[in-house]
Amino acid sequence: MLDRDVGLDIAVRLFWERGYEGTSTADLTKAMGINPPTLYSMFGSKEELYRQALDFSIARETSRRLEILASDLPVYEALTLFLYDIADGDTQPDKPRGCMVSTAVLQHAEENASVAQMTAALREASVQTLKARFDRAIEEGELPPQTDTDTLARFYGAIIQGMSAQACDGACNARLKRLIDLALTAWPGSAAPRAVRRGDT
Amino acid sequence: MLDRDVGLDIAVRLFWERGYEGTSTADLTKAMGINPPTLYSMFGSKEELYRQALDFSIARETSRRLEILASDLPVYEALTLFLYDIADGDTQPDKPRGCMVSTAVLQHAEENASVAQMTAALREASVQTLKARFDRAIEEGELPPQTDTDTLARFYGAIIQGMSAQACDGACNARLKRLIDLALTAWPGSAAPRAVRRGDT
DNA sequence: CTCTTATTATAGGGATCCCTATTTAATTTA
DNA sequence: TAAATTAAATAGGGATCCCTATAATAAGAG
Repeated sequence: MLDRDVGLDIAVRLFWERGYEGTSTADLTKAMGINPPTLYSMFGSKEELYRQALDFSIARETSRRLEILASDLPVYEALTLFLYDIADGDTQPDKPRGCMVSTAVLQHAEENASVAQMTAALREASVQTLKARFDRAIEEGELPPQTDTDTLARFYGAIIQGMSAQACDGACNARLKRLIDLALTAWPGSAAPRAVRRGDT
Repeated sequence: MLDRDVGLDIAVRLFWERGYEGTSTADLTKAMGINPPTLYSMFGSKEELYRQALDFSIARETSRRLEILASDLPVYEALTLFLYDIADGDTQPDKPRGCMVSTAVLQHAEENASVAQMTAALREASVQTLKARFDRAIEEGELPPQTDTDTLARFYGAIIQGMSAQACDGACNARLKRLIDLALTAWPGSAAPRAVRRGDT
């Protein structure tokens, strides 16, 4: 009998690589080495399996970066490490490129609207997590009280989404980190770059 | 007989909204009011039609913003207007949300790899267009000679991709422009924000 | 060993996928 | 008007979609 976590691990890999619409139940059963009825008895439906695969993947991929945010590091350094960790996640050697959630199901057939709603909610939750850390920074005096933490969170959210897209298109880890370094110069109060130099980091 | 441009306009709308894998040839023929053989005689195949729809849409949506880049405006202001125009394109009232190209076919079934390669190439071309404008800015003395224009272009490319994703998730025009304003503070030599204030723009 | 209970595999239902061979209708040419 | 040409519609082929009813097998209980 197939172990549930092993099955989810395989589902994560396929959905991550091919997306929800690009992955068929035949792909899934074949990769898991099971027959359709087993898949449906274990996971309910394709959509239910996707939901469980997302949860499974998020629990595994985001724990470190959430600890970084929750730590007592200065907010700027926490953000830096947070983004670097995401860049690493986007370019893991033996895993699909990009992020399973950041750029998933943006376009979709009408019948998959509920799936799209699901990934959109996960992205919004991610933005809110960032915003909460920035709000904490205000409370702790690290950011001016009137800081627009919502825009700040959505800005770095956009960077995260852009990194995922570019990783899917083949960008390497170093390229993503150069992108992060530039994005960090938009941090309030940080020294604006007099110049963005190439190659000499 | 169906006018070719009318057909392409309908195809653009469907592919833009639902993506390549989320749009069926039955959707297309039904929306165009034609029968399958007519579609195939006019456009060749689903993939060929997608290619033509991309070209058709790009020609229509990007002409203004390319003129802005080609103009003799200072590079910073050209970039600002360029990004604003994209934000407008991401949130047009009677069109699908986001950009048809920026976040298209990032995940896909194996059999659609050639389609993904197609959109990836369009995104790369878009980055190179931005980079070329920044290189021109170096030549004209608007940027320091050693500026890493590649990273700069990919950074604003990431912003463009993030805006498309967030527009798909429901972000309004004003929210995207707040995001742009923040991203522009990463421009070399620009005044770093002492604070990012909310609401008082 | 027999019977009950799980578990797995087979087979397939009904719909849809992309695409095309063939038929019907409309139009043009002689 | 008759023949030739063009356009459109029907019908369907072969594959795949998600999912499930049924049959076969294996394991446990009496």
